[in-house]
Amino acid sequence: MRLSRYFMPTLREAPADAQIVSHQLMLRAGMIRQEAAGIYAWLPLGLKVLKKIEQIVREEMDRAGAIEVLLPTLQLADLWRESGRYDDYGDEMLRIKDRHDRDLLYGPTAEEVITEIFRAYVKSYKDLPKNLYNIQWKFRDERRPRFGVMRGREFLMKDAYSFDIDEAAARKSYNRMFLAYLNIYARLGLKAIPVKADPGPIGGDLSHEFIILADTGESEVFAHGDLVEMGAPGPDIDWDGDLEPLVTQRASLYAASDEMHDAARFEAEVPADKRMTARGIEVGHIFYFGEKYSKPMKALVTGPDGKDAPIHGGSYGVGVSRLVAGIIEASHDEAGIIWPDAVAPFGVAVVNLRPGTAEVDAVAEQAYKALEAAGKEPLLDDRDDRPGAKFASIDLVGIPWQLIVGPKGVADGVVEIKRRATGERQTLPLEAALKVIAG
RNA sequence: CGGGGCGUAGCGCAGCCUGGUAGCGCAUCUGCUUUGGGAGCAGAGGGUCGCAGGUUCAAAUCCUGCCGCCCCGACCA
Repeated sequence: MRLSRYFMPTLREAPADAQIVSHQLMLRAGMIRQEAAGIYAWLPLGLKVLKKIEQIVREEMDRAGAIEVLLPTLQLADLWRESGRYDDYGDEMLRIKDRHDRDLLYGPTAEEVITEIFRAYVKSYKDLPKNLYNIQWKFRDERRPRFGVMRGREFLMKDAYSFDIDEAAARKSYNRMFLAYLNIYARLGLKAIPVKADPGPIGGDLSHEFIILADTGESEVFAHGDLVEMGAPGPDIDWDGDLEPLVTQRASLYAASDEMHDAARFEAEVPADKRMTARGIEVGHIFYFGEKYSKPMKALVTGPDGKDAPIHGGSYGVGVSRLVAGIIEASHDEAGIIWPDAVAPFGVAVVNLRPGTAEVDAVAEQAYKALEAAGKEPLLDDRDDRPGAKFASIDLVGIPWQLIVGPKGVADGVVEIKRRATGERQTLPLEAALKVIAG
C-alpha cells in the first residue's frame, strides 16, 4: 500500500474524550472513529488489525475441532422467551420491532439461536460431540460504555458452543477450549492467565476467565508465577486425546482476580517467591452450563439406552474487538503502538525520506516491491513530508519494521532498518536488509 | 442507574464570572525557503458557539428545558 493513496488519518493530539492509552492511541492512529457512545466505525488500519486477530482466533478454534457458522445479528424474541431469558436480560438487550410488529433483538450472545439450530438437526448421541462457533457483532446496551472499544456497546465476539451427551464429555469439550484459548493469546503475543470465575447458579468448577497482562489493565490478578512461565500448550497437542493433565497442570495453580481473591489461600498455596501480582484485562470467558438451555428449549438427543436426554452445553467467548485495545494496552510506548508481528496492520514501513528524488524513489520502490513479493505487507511512505513527521506517524501506528531510504544512504548504497519494539537500528545494503526483515 | 464534569473550526483549548466585531495553537490551502526525528517566513480558507425556548436594544456569555459526550461507583467479552 502506498501511504499517499491510503486512508490513515493520524492525529497529533489525543481527543479529550479518550482517557486510557489504548483508546487515545487508536484514535490518534486513525484506527477507529466514534459514532455514538460505545459504537465505533473501524477505519482501514483498525480493520486490518481486527481481521488479523479474528483470523488467528478462527485458526485456533478450527484446530481445536470447532466448526464455524455465521449467526444473524438480529434474533427473534420468541426464542429468548423459550429459554426464559427475554424478561431476565433487562435494559442491556436492545429490543427492536419489525414492520409486522414482531419483537426482535440485537443479539448480545447466541445460546438460544445455536440451540435452536442444533436441536433441528442433531438427534443422536452418535453425532456428538459438536462445537459450533461464530464470529459476529454483538450488542449490549451497557449502562456505561467506556474506554473506547474496550467496553463498547457494539463489539465483535467469537462465541463457541459445545454440545455433549453428559457432563464428563462436556468437560472434554471444555478442556479443548481452555487450551485453545491459551494458544490464541500466545499467538497474539500476549501473556494470559486463566482464573477461576464465578460459575453462577450451575455451580462446579468449570468456569474460567482469561486475563491478559497489561500494566494499565483494569483488574488486579494474583497468580502463581509458574502459570505465566508455563505459557500455552502449543498447537501440536493431541486434541482428541486426554487433555485433562494439561488443563489440571494450569488450573490447579492459584490464580484469582481481585473480586475472587483469597489472600490467605494465596499465601498458603503459593511460595513467597512465586506470588505474582499484576494488572490485566479480561478478554475471554469459558463456562459449562449443563442443561440450562437444552432443557427449556428441548435440545434432546437419543442416547445409547434409547432414551432422549437434554444435551450438556458450554459456551466460550473471546472479545475480538476488545483484544485490539488489549494488545495496545500490553504493548505500547511514549511514541505509540508497538504491534506484535502477528497482528500488525502492515509488516514493514518503507520510509522514503525524499520522494521526488529519482535515485531515492528507485530504491524505495525496489524495496517495496521485494517486500510485497515476499508477503511482508509493506506500507510505502511516499508522502511529501519531512522526515520527522514521517517517523513520528509510523512509530505512532506501530508497524514492526521500518526500512528507511534516504539520500545519504542511497549514495552509499545502504538503507537503514529499525525494529519498532526495541528501537534497534542497522545500516545495511538493501539485499541484506530485506533478508533481516524476511526473518 | 446514583454522583460529578464537559459541549466554541478537523484536533487541543481560551473567551462566559462582569452581555456589545468569535479568538489562540496544531492541522488544512497557496507561495518561497527547507528536508535523517512532528521545519521557517508570508498569505488564505474554515464557526447556525450542541439544540430549542426565554430575558434584553443586544446572548457564546444570563435563565429554563432538551440532546449528546466523558469521568467515578455498582455490572459485563
